Amino acid sequence: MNILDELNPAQREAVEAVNGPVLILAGPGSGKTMVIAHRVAYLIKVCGVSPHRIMAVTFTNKAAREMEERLHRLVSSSVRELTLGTFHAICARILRNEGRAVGINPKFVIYDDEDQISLIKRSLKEVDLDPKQYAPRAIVSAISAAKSRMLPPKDYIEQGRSYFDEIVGRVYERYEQILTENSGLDFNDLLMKAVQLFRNKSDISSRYQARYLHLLVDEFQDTNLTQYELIKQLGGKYHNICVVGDPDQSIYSWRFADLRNILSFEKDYPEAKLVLLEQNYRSTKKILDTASYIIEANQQRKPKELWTNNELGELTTVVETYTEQEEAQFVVNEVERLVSEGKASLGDCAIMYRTNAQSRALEEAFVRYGTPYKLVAGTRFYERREIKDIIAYLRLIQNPHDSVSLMRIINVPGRGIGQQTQAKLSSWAKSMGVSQYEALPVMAKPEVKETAHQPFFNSRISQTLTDFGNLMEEFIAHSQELNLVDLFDLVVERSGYKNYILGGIEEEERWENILELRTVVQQYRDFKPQDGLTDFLEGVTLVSDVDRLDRSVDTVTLITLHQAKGLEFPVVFIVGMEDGILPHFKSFDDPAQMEEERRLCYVGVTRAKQRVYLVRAFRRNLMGSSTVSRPSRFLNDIPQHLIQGGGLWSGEESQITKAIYSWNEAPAPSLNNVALKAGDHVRHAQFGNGVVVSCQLVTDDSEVVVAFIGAGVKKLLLSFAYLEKVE
DNA sequence: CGAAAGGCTCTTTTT
DNA sequence: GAGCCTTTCG
Repeated sequence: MNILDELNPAQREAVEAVNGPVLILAGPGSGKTMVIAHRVAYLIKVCGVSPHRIMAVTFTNKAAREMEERLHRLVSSSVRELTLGTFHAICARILRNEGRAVGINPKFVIYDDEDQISLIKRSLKEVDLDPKQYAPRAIVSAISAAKSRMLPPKDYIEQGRSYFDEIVGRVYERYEQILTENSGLDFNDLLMKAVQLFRNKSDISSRYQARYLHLLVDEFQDTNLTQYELIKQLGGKYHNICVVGDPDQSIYSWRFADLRNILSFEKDYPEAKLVLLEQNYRSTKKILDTASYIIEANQQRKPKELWTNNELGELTTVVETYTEQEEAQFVVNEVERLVSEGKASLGDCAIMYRTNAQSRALEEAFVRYGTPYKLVAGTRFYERREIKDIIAYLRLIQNPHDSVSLMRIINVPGRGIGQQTQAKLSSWAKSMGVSQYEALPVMAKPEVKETAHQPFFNSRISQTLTDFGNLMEEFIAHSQELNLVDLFDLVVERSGYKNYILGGIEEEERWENILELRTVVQQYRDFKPQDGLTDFLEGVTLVSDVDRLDRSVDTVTLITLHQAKGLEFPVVFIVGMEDGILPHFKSFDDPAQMEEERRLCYVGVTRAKQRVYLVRAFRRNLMGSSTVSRPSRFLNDIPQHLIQGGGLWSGEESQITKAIYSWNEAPAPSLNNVALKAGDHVRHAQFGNGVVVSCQLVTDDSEVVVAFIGAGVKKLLLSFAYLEKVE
């Protein structure tokens, strides 16, 4: 088979331009992943480049895996030698191998953002600031921003202009100290330290530059400055850098992805070849049209001409429902309808939303109707308490200096080591200049043992701490010779965690989670004991939820718009098409962010091959209270000829919206004259007679639930339902 | 020390 | 509505 056979001219150009830098701007569904795969295959098979000398960076681990599979089919020879993965995974590997040269403990732990938050809280307290006054999240974000620009605390403080900067500077400084003491790296560090390594160690840098003859970067629009810097360094010798991206699909600026990288690329490599992939192979004409109208309303963008030879297809369906429950119900019904009419299978359908919280109502509806679904995130698997607890044990075994993990599990399950004791342990450790683990009685350095800690702990506490220390020592000793599965079982059993879960609340579900983690562990059974642990921990920290998505099972997919990037589905529902949700209200006051919200919507629509539904609810529960909202302004940018209405949608602002807003502007005096209570008999023009089930005051209105004879149970707004009381 | 209850705040997206 | 923190009581 010829590698170039199935490519169109532009794609072929992108594959064949192997010498020098290449910038590929690729629209949605234009086959960019295929182009990357074919380019790698071409390099190996036609140009005779050793896979060992190629690095391909993907956005998720899943994308990396798929790439590997594709390549396996294209080039039968081994692709194992390829460097293939996310920036974070690749950097972690580099740092494990080379970090020693810049003082990085090769057994470093990687702290995820939850760990990061707790570290920031600790840092705040340690520099005498109140975590309540200074939101840890905001500080994490400021520090991440600094790290994305590779600013160490010292420079950050020097450049600080505001009071907040100064606060952040102080915390940042302490935070870095704690990281060092713990041999811990956060996500940003993985990238930043790798760049610093190459900057400071020219021998290592030239070794890597000499090795990587070809570099490829997917989703280039979502890289940050550090990542770009890394690519420039690695490609410093050969300049064979191929980046692929789509500015219209840039949706990670909040993670400090910087679109300017695309401009910088053109500037840094003026000789770069530009290839445009504009033919869409995924969507129908009407879907592509709808998407184009949405994205074209953005001001800050270069126009591009997307086209497709696909059929015209169906109109985009816009639907309006009353509540989020009805929204969910509509989605389930519609899915069932499509399936029963043979127009789609369950696996063809994806429901996309802006915020994770929206999945709840959807899930409930799917459960109620018994329609199989899979949720991509929700509470993320690796963020579940029991999972993080067990992982903390394993982390501590690998790196006893990791005080975040230590503090997490020292009293889980309860061992009688409470806050007081932990605080004492921590301050004692600090005064002795050792890690908390070393400060445990059994671990104390011989010269300070016994005497030094005696004043602090009574004999009972001291014994408890010793027991815990001995337990960990036992684990560490076993970790030298046991395979990971046996070590895992030992930890779960001997730590008392198993008994702690069995007998606790939600025992079944939590135990199942442990067992699911165990199946992950099994993949590392045949590794050498130490390597298994290291690789497992790294994998576990750097996986994303999308990585765990299994498309082979025929169920509906519930997924956030962000996670949906790079995927495609025959049928796509986007729910929560409301101002405040999409676009999210947090973005309202920033035009740049509003454009990103629009891109997010665009990404969602362009995932679809056959059908798109845009659904909104009039009333929705947000943080406990009921809120009314207007249709997403993005809906206004889709011309009528591409839309068909469903539900209550009538084209522009719907009947409901009009009624409510006109009422809000001029409150109807009659409202308060209608006093309804549960048990009252009422009549409705359309639904007929019924009985009031409940009556509840909501923002500016009364919400009445009525059981109608024949029409069933309805939730109505008193202000426009015009219920008539029947005696 | 720890379980339970009450009160508080803040809600986006994730490698 | 939930998660986090504090308070209270055994």
